[in-house]
Formats: sequence, C-alpha cells, structure tokens
Amino acid sequence: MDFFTQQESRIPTGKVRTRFAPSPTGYMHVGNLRTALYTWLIARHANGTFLLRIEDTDQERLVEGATDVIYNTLRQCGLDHDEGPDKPGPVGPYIQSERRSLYGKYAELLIEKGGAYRCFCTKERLDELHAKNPTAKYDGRCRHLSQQEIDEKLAAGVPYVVRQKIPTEGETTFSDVIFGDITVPNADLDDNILLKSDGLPTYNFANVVDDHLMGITHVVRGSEYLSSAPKYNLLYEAFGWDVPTYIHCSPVMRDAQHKMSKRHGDPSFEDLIAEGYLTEAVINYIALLGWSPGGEREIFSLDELRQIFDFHDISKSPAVFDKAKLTWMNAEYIKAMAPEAFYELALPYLQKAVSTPGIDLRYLAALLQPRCEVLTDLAEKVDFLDVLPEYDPAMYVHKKMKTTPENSLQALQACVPALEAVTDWNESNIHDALFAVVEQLGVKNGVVLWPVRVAVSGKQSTPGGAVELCLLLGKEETLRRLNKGISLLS
RNA sequence: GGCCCGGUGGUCAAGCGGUUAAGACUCCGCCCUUUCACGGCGGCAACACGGGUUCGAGUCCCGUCCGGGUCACCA
Repeated sequence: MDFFTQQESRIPTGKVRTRFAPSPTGYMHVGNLRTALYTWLIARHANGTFLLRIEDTDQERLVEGATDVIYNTLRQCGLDHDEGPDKPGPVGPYIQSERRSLYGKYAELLIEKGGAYRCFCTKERLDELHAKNPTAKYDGRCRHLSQQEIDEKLAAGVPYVVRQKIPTEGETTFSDVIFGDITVPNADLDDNILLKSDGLPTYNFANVVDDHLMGITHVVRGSEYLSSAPKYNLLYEAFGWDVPTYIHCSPVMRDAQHKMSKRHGDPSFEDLIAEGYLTEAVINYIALLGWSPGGEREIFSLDELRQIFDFHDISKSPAVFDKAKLTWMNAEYIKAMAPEAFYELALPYLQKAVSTPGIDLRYLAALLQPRCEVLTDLAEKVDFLDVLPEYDPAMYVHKKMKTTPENSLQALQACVPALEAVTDWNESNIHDALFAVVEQLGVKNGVVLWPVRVAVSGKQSTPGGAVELCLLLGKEETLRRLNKGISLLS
C-alpha cells in the first residue's frame, strides 16, 4: 500500500463529521464561538462526530497559551469534541504544524496530477509586481517552466512555493447550503500559493487536505471565505476527491458596517464572562444571532438547541450584536435559576461588595435575584449596606408617595420609638411596627415606608422595601440611620 | 476598481405569490407594588428605491442605490 492509499484508508465514512478549526489567537471572538457552536450543533444533532483542529501554520502569529483559551472556552460552553490534539483519533495529528510532511506530499501529488506547479519567483519579484498593480493576479511566469528548468533550479536549491494551477478557461460552480450555487469564470481566479517556501501550507491548501483526510462532511466557516470557495472545488476536483457540504456563515457585526473586533474594543467571549454574563445566556444569545428555529420561543438550553438545530435555517445576512438583548436574556437566566444556585453565583460578588458583618447574604441574594441583569451590577446595588451614602434630603419628596420633608420627618420620628420597641428583629415584627405607625399617623403606607427606605439606604432604588432593608441592616444600624435622617430633615 | 454576497421596525427575527406583515429586545404609557425592579396590559416603529412578470409581489425577474466580503508565502 502506498503512502496515499494508506492515508485514505484511515478516513472514517458514513457519519456526519464536523470540525472547529480555529487558529490560536489568544482569545475567543464572539463570531468564532458562534461558528464553533453551529459546527458542534450540526454534529451532535446528527449524532455525528465533532473534532477540533488547530490551525497554526502561520509561524509568525503564534501566541503562547493560545490553545488553552480554545480548550477552556469549548469546555466551559459544553462544546465537547470527540477528537483533537488532546483526544487522539484515527486521523491525527490534529495540529497543523505537526502535519507538515503531509502537505508536502499532497502538494507533490497535486503537481503530478496537473493541479499545481512549482513557482520559483522571489518574494521581491512578487512584491514588485504587487507594487505595480496591487489587485493583479500572479503573472504566471513559472507556470510553463520546462522540466529541465525546474530540475536545474531544484538541483541548485532555489527556494520555491507551490501554486494552484487554475484552468484558463471555463467556469467553476460551487454550492453552499446558505448561499446557494455560485458560478465564477476561471479566468477570475488566481494561481494562489498552496505551499509556502517554508514547506508549510497556506490556509487554503491545508483546509482542503485536512478536511478530506479527516473525513469532514460539513464545512462550517465564515463567509469571508466565500470568494475562495471555487478554488477549493477545483482542488478537490484535481485530487479526485468528493466535495464536502459547505455552510458559510455571515459575520457577527458591531454595527451595520463593522465586524465585531477586539481591536475596536468589542468584547470577546471571555470579556463577556468577566462582565458578569452567564455562559448559558451567551450561548443562547449567539445561537439566535443569525439563526432562528422559527416560532416565538427564544430561551433554549444547549441540549434543546442540539435537538432542534437545522443548519438550513442559518441566515445569509450579517447580524448586529446587541448587548441590550443579551443583557435581557442574561436576566432571564438569572431569574430562572434556583435561589440556592443564584446565591452561590452571587456570593463572591456580594462578599467583595459587603464587608459589614452580620448581613444575611443569603437573604440579600434572594432580594437581588429578580433585580439583577448582570452579575457585575450587584456591587452598585448593595453599596449602601456598608456605608450610608451622602444623600440629598430632596429625596424624601416623592410625589406619588405624597411625601414632603415635613411628613417625612414626622414619620421618621414616629418610627424610631416604634422600632426601638421591637425586641425580636424579624421581618414580621418590623412590618407590624411600621404599619402600626401608619395607622397611628393615619396616613398612606408610602408616607411612612418611603422615608424609612430613604433614611436607611440613601437611595431611591433598593433591593427591597423598607422592611427588608431594616431587617438586613439590623436594629442598631437601622435606628442610627433613621436618626441621621431626622437630623437631616430638622 | 474587478469579482462575489447581502438589504423586513433602532437591533434580532418570522414570512417561501393572497397575512390586519408574527414575535423578542429597546423606548413610551397604564396597572400591580411601600420605591426601583419583577409581573401584567397597551403603544410607537419595517418590507431600500424604480421598473417589470402576475388577477395579485416583502416573497419571482431586471436595474439603481446602500452595505459587506475578497483580490497576501494571513487565516
């Protein structure tokens, strides 16, 4: 068995196989993660195989620790892979730099089959050509070198690249699930470099070889590769291989004309997590960015997505990432959590924000849960617990509550003895004491409760009403703050 | 500039020749509530434009405009 038939014999058949093939940049783009999600969903929906391949053929862009970010993100999101650098499978290795010798052999094979040729042009000559006309194709100088010329250069050790030999006539049609059939004249295509002079493949070539050798049935990638897709077909054709199903996805945008980009300060996945978004919410949100199952439901767990996902419903047009909607969805996830789970999630944030001993954080968390959109906005909501902020006495005036500085003062003055008399400081006793004051004064509830809330928190918006806040602060601190309010109003 | 792709409210997004053109987010109003929030109810707001085809077009065709992608020994 020769080398090539040996390689071919390893290719699994019969099942859906997809791959996520990121190049290690050190962070996970939202768009990238969405591609990973869709790719995973396609495989899992069909009970197929999902594999991870690292595309690190650009030696100048290697980033230390970058592959860890990929592993960690996928794991965190629940996008498990069956094969990958860390999970040996039948078609490894799964890191392109370790597949180096493979590409060289396939490049040779392609030359033999007439689909490629060696190009000895120097980088300098190419640069010159490019400077003269930046959008011109390669001029084809090495395309028709005689065998003798080639042998001489080879013998002399002249460095070379391998270029794809595009037919000069005719046209090529390729099919994409999302975009349909696209036909282009071959004359518009360039003889692109397949194998660089360092022996490593370019993205175009590595992709075709790897996807074939790894038995990939559905290729999911960004629409920026759409225009190079016809060249892929030509490559598959030249090799005599079956063309996989293409699924090109439009980009995730920051606004109508810009892609999301780290450079412009747009958040990566890990940034969003650091901002207090839940992994599940982010996954749910990006699944719906450019894909819709139809119907009115919007909240889906990963497993539910897996069941209903159909890649035919991926949209052609780009989608703008809307943080406001993500925030809403995040709040939905928070509200749906078991109280205990939310408590544990919120605890680190609360511990950092509240240092006063004796505050019942479990109780606090329960008050906060329906009011929290993003974990990081917890701190600002509870900052009044440690220290009563300076506040404007005008805050006591609330037109709907019908409060004035005068009746507020009166209310606070009545509340102090009433609360002082409470011996067992619990929710129901505090409630009763406060409502006794309401009755005693013969006013609306708000006329007493609003001033208490302000006095005790210094804020208009708080994680609970007067009763809850008093309970949280404890009797002593409550009375201290009430008296402070009284002196402020006097 | 050449080639390719796209274009339904501010955003996401149903729609697949006949609908009062769904729904969600945002925003606004009302109700509930001790405030805010939650929840409930209601509202504002869209088929880029022009020609065809058709009894009938957001849906099909052509053109225009606008936007994006791509034209590297980057992926």
